[in-house]
Amino acid sequence: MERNTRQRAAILGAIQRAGRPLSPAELHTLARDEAPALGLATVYRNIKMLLLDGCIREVDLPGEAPRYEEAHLGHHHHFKCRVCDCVFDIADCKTDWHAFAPPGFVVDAHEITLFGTCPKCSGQAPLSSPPHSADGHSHG
Amino acid sequence: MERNTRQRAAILGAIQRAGRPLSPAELHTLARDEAPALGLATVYRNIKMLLLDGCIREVDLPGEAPRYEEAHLGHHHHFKCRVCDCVFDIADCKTDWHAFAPPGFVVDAHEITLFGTCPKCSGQAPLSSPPHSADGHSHG
DNA sequence: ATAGATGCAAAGAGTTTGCATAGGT
DNA sequence: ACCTATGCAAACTCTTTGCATCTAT
Repeated sequence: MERNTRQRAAILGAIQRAGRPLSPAELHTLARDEAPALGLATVYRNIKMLLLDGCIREVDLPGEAPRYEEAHLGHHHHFKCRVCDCVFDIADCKTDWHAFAPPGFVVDAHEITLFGTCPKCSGQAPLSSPPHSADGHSHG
Repeated sequence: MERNTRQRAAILGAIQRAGRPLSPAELHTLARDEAPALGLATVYRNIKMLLLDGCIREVDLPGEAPRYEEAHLGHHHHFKCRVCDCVFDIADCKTDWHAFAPPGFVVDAHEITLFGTCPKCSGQAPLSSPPHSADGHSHG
């Protein structure tokens, strides 16, 4: 990762502006605003480089393809809305997982994902856009 | 799912005998002991049928392809040992996830995976038979 | 000018589907 | 005998790789 190309800037910029984990396809779509001819292979290659470089981190939710978000966000977990499919960051937990695991198991990390309905989709927050536009819409 | 075929019995039997979540490929290999000509497509088709029928459940660990285990095991979570890649069942938790999520978010399910080292691999416990066998290597 | 980065297309890996036929009922 | 379920192979989707060209340094 030695050159600062238009494509790389577009990809990293998209991740930084999104405020939520993005899939390679979403990244491709979003980054094309700044780099129209951007190829999907370039997105994948840059994801790998940015991961190695520590700029971004992979977000693995159970049963879902990997998404990517800024690395500097610190430890946190995710909430996936079943209606709009958007993934939201939620705070780290304070649970003592060492105690939760059976005796003899040494816990060095944990992954937690909550599933449910986000405020927007449960009608508790002002709905400006239809709930079912899926992965594509922004949640500010 | 109306007929009790040799292939289906082999697939379901493999899941029941395994005592751990199996991938489609593992299932294919194991079920071939009873049904030698078994095709991979049949494994996938039966996985779907058995899921619909409620006989098996899908186990999704972050960053891993889906595995399948018996459905009657009840709600629990998983511990993945980084040394031997074993996946162990661990008890359900009592955490109040509704309180953990931000206001307005309705939580209907949660997934938890712990990562670390199992007793066997950390050499702390004289485990003659682990709670569950592993993924990569056979324990018997 | 150099060599890393890109775009395209083809190749892989995993999963699904179409179709003729075997086999459970 | 009927019709679901199967085996094979092709199709599909997602991701990676090869190669000629472009471009940041």
